[in-house]
Amino acid sequence: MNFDANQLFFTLANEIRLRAVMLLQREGELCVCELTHALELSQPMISRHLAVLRESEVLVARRDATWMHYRINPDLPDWAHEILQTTLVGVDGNEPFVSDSRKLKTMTNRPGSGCCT
Amino acid sequence: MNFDANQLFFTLANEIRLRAVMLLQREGELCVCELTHALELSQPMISRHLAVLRESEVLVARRDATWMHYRINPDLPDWAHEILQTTLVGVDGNEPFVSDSRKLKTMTNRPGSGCCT
DNA sequence: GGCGAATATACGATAATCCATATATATGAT
DNA sequence: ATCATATATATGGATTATCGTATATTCGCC
Repeated sequence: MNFDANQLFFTLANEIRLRAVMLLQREGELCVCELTHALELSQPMISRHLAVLRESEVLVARRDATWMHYRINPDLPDWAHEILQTTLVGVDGNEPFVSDSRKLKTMTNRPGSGCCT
Repeated sequence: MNFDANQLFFTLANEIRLRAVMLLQREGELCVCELTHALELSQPMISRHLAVLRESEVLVARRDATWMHYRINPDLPDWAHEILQTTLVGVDGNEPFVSDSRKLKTMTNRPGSGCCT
């Protein structure tokens, strides 16, 4: 695939996108409503940032009925996966990443266990 | 030190800054005139981007007479050093990083071997 | 087909970034 | 003190990113 470091860093240079990517790096796959809940941001805002991440090929999306599930693009080059993993180590214990994970865990009605709000 | 992933990614989100940082990660320490020569950009442009990198603490500067020598901040957290090294692997063989290294190597009058142009 | 839920996109305003050019500062030599 | 070299900063304008709000799309269900 065609993917360069410029793209990756541009994409991660936004706090919201970084938070979303870190959550996905930690959790594997999340739908838009989960990300919206965890980051406490408006749905259009989350969607637009996810679109940027999708267009730059950092994330890929999978449709399941009305839900869109996002995950880190598994076809990213190894060095990119490494950078994301190292970044996850780097933000460990820091805000707002800790709260984001906490809010996700306390979310009720997550898809897969019923429906999402 | 106080250094977070947002800072790092914001800083590296600019192609010129990324090229400068990659050259420094590879070479260890370079003066402004070497970076200006290698990246083929105006001196004020290089200086300003170096200032951004210095202010975000990605780089540190050392004065030697009239020359300013820049290098990766050795006090960066381990994860940040790792990211820079992994990025260097990621850009290996790619343009414009290859040309940047080549232009640096063919530069004459580098400080340390006389004076710099 | 019509409706509600989940998600995506469009639009206009604000703000931040980036660059070219001009100018300022700092240092060493004369 | 003056001058040349190396580097840093200031300014203004063009471009781009970001956000809130409104609207469009897509899907499952009745």
